[in-house]
Amino acid sequence: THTGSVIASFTGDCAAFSRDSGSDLFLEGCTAEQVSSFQLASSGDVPDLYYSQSEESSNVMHLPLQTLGREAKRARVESIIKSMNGSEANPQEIIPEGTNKNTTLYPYQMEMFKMHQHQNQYQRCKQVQIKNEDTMVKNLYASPKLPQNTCMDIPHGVQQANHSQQNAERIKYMTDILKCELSKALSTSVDTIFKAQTKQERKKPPLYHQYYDSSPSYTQMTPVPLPAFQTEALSLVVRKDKSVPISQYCTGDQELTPTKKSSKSLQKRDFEREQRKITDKSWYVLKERSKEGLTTNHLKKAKLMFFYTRYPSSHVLKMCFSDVQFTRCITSQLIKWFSNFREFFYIQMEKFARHAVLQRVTDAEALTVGRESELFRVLNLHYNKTSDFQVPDRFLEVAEITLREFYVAICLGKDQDPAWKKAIYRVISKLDSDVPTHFILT
DNA sequence: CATGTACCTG
DNA sequence: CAGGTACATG
Repeated sequence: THTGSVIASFTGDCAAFSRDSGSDLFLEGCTAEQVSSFQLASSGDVPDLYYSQSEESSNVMHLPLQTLGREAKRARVESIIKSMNGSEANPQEIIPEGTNKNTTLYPYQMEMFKMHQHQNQYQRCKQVQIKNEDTMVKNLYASPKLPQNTCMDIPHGVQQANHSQQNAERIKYMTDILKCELSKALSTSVDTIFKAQTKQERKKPPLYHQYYDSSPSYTQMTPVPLPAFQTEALSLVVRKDKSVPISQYCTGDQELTPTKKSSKSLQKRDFEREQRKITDKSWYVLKERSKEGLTTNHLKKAKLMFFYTRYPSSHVLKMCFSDVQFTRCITSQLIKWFSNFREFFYIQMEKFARHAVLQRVTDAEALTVGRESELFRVLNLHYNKTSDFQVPDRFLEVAEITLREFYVAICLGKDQDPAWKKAIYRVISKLDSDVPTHFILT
């Protein structure tokens, strides 16, 4: 027998954590060797190796496969994004007049560029009368910079022939403007979300721990006063380029930056990152408010919500995703998402807790989860890949509590009980915060 | 029976 | 992350 089969016999009996504990019988037929080999398998240093992996699949054997898996995953995600955005997912290679060759423009810039192109074109033609004036469009775009109805540059003969072409171009121009305006308006609303969050972070004092009543081996955590406001992490405060108000760098992000890098390449890296964010944002914006089902942006939002609530109620889900038709399928998909989020969260917690045990960490108090910690980095990467969201302090507290719960349980040997996680889940499920109001759609 | 949760798998 | 399974709950 290998550990896989041992674990398999346990599954289903840890299901709902509201169920009473005391299922010693499930250890029947499980030898001490099996239990310990299970523990060894669980405590591997290799990321993503699930603890129920069978013995045959050693950690060493898994490394290359993992790498391949990540690459495949990455490729998959990229292709999905591409398919959602059409050609706009990739920066477009164009050569605008008066600029360097092979300048790479991203969708947002592309729109702007097209707009300028059209504006120039139409200002050159401002003397020619165009028949069948579209009064509605005229009213909508009664901006002084918009094309006038005359164009002296074009000879009379050509004028008639070019008429339909001009109209087509006008329509295209309007479409571009519309796109641009829509994009701007929506990005403003997205910015509002992040700004609102920032304000709330600023207003709210850190939450203190009033919930600890049944901690087995460590005392109530002392609330540590946090700095009033993490100005460094908030680009809203320090940012110079106002065109990218969404970005809020986390301190954890810095960890990813190699220490030895020329300032030039750093600048380039920052520039590229900003570009990526612009792309992300326009894509985020354009796909929002879709009524056809859950989009990638809904997933992104759900992940951010996880920072506040690990066990969202259906009601909360409905409030936050009211822009989609709530069929049974959609509901269960959302629930499934959060289930997957929790799974990842708890797996990480267990992994890091076991690691701490192996490192002979003396007591639970020594285990902390700061923004600079590896655990936070992993979590942030999963739920907030672009690091453009300021993770609430409360989430770090919850992570720390979870980590300590796992650590203590493992130290006390509770993990030999197949239902040992149930108690932890019960504790963590009580630590949900309210989702900030800006997540709720009206 | 419908819903929610955990676990496993691909 | 989604599909499937087992189980609990109302």
